Amino acid sequence: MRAPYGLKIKSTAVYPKSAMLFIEGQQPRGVFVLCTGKAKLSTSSSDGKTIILKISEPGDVLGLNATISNRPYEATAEMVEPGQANFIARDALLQFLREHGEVALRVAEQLSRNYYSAYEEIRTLGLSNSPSEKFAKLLLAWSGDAAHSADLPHVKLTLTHEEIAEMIGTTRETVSRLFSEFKKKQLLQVKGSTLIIRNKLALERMVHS
Amino acid sequence: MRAPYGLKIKSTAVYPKSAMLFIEGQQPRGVFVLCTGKAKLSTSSSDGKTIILKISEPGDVLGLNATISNRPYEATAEMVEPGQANFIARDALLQFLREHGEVALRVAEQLSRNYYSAYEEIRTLGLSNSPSEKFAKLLLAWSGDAAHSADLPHVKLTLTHEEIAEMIGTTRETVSRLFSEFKKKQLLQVKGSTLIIRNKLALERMVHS
DNA sequence: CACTGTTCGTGATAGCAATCACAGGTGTTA
DNA sequence: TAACACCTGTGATTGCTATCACGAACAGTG
Repeated sequence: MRAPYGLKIKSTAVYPKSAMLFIEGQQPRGVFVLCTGKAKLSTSSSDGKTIILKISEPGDVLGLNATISNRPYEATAEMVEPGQANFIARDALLQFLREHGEVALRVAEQLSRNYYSAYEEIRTLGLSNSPSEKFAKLLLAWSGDAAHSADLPHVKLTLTHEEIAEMIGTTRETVSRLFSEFKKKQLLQVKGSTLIIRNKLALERMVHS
Repeated sequence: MRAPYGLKIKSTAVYPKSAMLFIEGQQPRGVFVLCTGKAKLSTSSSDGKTIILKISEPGDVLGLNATISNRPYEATAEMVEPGQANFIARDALLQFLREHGEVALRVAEQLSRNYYSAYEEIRTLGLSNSPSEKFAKLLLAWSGDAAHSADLPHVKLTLTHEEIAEMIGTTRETVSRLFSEFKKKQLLQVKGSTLIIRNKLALERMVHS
């Protein structure tokens, strides 16, 4: 991406696993556009509890909210799969947006998408009480962008039970038990690091919202 | 607000209590700018459970996210105190934004603010387990924009216990018990429909995040 | 004032999930 | 291959809060 007069506004870098793109509370330096790899967005409280808000995929823009409004990054972005990202500094971004109304509108759309997913998170956390329901919801979200083989959705399982627990707001032990329970009920099946959704319909019934 | 050439893009109306500005799931017609009164933004699941996301104050722009991204309204907006609001239709808004980059940027900022408050909600729901903690958090948020008399924050109590329960994701009965408990602990005091925060410090210690 | 509907206070109970504890598994490094 | 760090499974226990059930307080209305 180049602003008029050849001003280069982005810079590319490769980040290893566990690299932090930015940390909750830092002043925003700019945005990161994820090109390859995955990053996890999380926030934690002073007593050590953590929630994972989202696993970002290539194409996502990270840190946009903080950068636009010039407030501290509200989450921590950590690479969970190594990859490449473009960095765009705050000043350059704002300048560029002021000069290009349509692009600013696109940014607004992206922000709006961010809002929607935050909003979905609220619905999940606030409207569904039981961990099983939230777990089912997560599985369905995964199966949404999954490869189908033999008609059943396959998902690569890259998160630990601990991390899954942080996504649905429960404990590691409960996630373990949920896996056992769901396997017993023939809802899913685990082969190595591949998770197979065996009964999507039943999961949908559990969520029913 | 007038676009160039005198095109009028807003229209004003007065809404009584309980009037719905828009309802969750509707196609977005445009945004509402609240001038006077208060509106409550809520969402509910199919099994009747409801959460209140926010009580909007004059100056707030309602329905912006849905309108910008042209997705269904994600929440229901209902007046809780009668008041006046300006309506701006979607087409007019988008046209106007395309022609005015700086304004589009302002809209982005507003969206970003929305995101922040959604985000805070996530932190509250996800990181604090106990209802007492969430209740304390709510009281502190209230005391933030409160009048101080004799050095103690006073808040007009306009919500029912049921509604408070919907704000912190618990039940009416629990809210009742929380009021009793907090009164006994000298944290607050209720005089008619006025709530007095007696020990803000202790509340802050309960939240400690 | 009697009537009706809403809101509020509070006891009793049951159930679910957090917590603690520990053993077995897996993978990585020297 | 031994040592270590991390992840996973599962039992036992406890505490908290949703739920049910009622009666009291209160406000609006004919």
